[in-house]
Amino acid sequence: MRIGELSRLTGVSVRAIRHYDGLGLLISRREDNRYRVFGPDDVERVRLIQLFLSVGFRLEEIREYGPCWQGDASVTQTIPADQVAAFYGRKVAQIDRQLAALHTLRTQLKEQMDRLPNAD
Amino acid sequence: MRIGELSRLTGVSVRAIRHYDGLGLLISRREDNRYRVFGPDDVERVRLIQLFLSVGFRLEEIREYGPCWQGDASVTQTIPADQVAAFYGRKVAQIDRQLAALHTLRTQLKEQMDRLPNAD
DNA sequence: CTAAACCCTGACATCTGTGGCAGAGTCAAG
DNA sequence: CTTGACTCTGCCACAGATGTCAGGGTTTAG
Repeated sequence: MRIGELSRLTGVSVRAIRHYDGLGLLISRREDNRYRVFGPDDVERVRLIQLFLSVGFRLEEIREYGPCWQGDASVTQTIPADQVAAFYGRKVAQIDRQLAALHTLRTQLKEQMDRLPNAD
Repeated sequence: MRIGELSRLTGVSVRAIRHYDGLGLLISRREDNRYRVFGPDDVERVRLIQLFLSVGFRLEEIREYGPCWQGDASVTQTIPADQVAAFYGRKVAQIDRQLAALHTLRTQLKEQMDRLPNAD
């Protein structure tokens, strides 16, 4: 599919997708006319990027993780598997930190709510 | 305490703290010489701000929540309690969305890890 | 008194994600 | 062929968080 369709399918602007592509977060082939061509997997990838972004990751950080999803096999054959695993491990650890932070926040907010003069 | 000490205690730059103060996220009194004066509670507040930031909230969003922590009592007396509760409710809901997103991410990463050619 | 360390405001600089526009090629329908 | 919808690249703009620098007070130790 071309960039417009990917944009419609994901709800992400064409501009943003081009940006992701420019940073190497997507693996776009090109047609003869230089038009970007995306596969169905890219829909998932773009959604994943949005997910990452929504929880405070920066594109550069997401890119580190990029090699892992660039074709499941192609990369895991050129990069040592344990290194790929380490990629995942770091991201998961980072996510766990985020989760912990959010739990802390949630707890604190709840505590403060409970200390309210009970408006019922 | 003055801004420098608050900075040391929290690890947040003086510049950033001034920024938070300028946006109304902190409640600083002033000395006669215009120096900002912070209370011990502000250490906690600044840490909380960092927590919020680390999980993708923007200062402006944090500020909405500000009225809730600006002296626990002073505000809950001038603002209807249910309105304050609504503040908290929105933030908690927002945090829950973040949590859900993170869980999704974590799950997806784990799935992809498991699909790795097992490098042991 | 003086120097170092600290504080102030204000303005400009940087980085990141994104929007918008210009100028130009491509393609499909009439 | 023409028109409209799409695409391309490149550049400038903007918001948000923070750094940095300038120019100027304040405090404190010696």
